[in-house]
Amino acid sequence: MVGSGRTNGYTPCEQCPLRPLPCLREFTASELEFVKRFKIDELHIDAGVSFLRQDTRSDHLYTVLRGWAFRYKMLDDGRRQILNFALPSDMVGLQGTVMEEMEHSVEALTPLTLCVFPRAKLYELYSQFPTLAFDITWLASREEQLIDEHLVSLGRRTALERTAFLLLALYTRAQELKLGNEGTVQFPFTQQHLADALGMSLVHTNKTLKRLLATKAISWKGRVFEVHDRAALALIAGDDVQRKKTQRPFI
Amino acid sequence: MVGSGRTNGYTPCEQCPLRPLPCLREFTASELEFVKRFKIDELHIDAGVSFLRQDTRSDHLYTVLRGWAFRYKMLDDGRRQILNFALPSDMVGLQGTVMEEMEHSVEALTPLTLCVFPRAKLYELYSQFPTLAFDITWLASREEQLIDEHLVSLGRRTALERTAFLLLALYTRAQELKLGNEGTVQFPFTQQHLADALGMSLVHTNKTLKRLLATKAISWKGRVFEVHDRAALALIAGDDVQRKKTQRPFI
DNA sequence: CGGCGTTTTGACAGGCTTCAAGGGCCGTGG
DNA sequence: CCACGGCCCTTGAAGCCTGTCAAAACGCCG
Repeated sequence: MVGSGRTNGYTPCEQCPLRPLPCLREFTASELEFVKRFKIDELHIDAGVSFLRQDTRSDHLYTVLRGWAFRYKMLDDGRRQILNFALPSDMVGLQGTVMEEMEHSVEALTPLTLCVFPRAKLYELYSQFPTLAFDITWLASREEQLIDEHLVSLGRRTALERTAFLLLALYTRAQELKLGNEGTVQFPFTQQHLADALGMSLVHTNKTLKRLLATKAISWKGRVFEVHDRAALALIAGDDVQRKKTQRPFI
Repeated sequence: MVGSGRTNGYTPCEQCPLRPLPCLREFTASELEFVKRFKIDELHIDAGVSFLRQDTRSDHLYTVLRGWAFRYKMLDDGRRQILNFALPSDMVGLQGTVMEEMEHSVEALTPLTLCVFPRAKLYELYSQFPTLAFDITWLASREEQLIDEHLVSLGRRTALERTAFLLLALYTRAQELKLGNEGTVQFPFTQQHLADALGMSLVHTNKTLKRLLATKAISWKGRVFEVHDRAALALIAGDDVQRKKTQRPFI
């Protein structure tokens, strides 16, 4: 019930569509050569499938090549909290590689393409490519930052603020990755997903969203999200996510 | 207004009081020798002082040797969210070393002793001691796990559940570190701290705490916290934190 | 056209915040 | 030795915010 992973079409690292992005650093030749060997497979996951699961051990480490996913935790009675969203270039499953067992699950939100790396070769990476090791630390640290911000939202921001904040953050990340056009991004999630991320009920999420739409700062029809007035949205969110640089600095 | 850092009494790494703890792995001789050189100072911070600050860049990386601290973020209008607590053996300031600027602040909750490591030598660590590099990744990943769990609390747990959960988690961590006696730990924070961690108002925190005390599962007088019925507390929390192993596995 | 998942809306109850004020403890200073 | 001030803990009351329940409208696909 987990995988559904067909392995069709394979993307060689030299032609990785992500590397040219300005928000990612460039590899040296030897790094590229190593990563190419490190990547042992490419997985295609259907939307709606959880490919990593709570209380399970994982032998692999993944990187999102195409599509959206989200990390989440479930309580026994069915309550769900979405921790954050994973977009192309994000790493998932590091925790399973580092700890005994996964403490959360990860589900594909759209058809998803993953690069697969074996846990077993991680030591080789750490010992031979300290710069790549540092990249992993950097990725983990940046993800923690996002979660910190999310935690502030759930703890201290009002429903309207936190909704604006999350939408703005997702929009910004999607734009950095060149998903969508100017002012417009395809958001693949439902209001239920949003509610589970925001820690609110579906009904209240819907009503909050309506208030937000009433400001004309954004629109969200079908699955297309559009920002009309970024400054206004940032004002409601109480903080603009824009300023943050995300390129990894030199160690 | 920041530091107040006197440098009295210095703890050589060979005599580090933390290393013998069963929840920490042992160093090899060469690792120990490197860490000893890596540690360039020891800082003593007064309770109530924020020694790392939001929007600031840090040249140092710290490890808590003695005392309690907490990571937090402030919003412009003064709302505060405590992200998590740092206890002995925890690392703080990695983010400032890895990213451009700190996105959060860290404040001493008690008189605090920190080991100081220079950001500048981090590359040396990564290139010469991959196992230590992996330790850093591991620490970052474990901290993320704690925050994930906290996020679930704020998003999906009731006031009573989340209060029980946080207290149980802090109690468990403190016990692992051999702070306090059987059943008893000295908690150095006020109800206001607890409220800011739980994302609730002070008044409601107080009333929730009262309900929790009424169950007789715990008591908390003065600054002394005591667990009388761990199973009952875990039941209210909805999840027992106990099972989780925290020793770093082999890479 | 019918069915199902998603979005919307309204009504109501209860949880949580805010405002306000009193009490306890402790260190300082008269 | 006692009075005072500051910090923290408690408690009550009022009202908003948010969750729950219920039902209808919408849109997409077979």
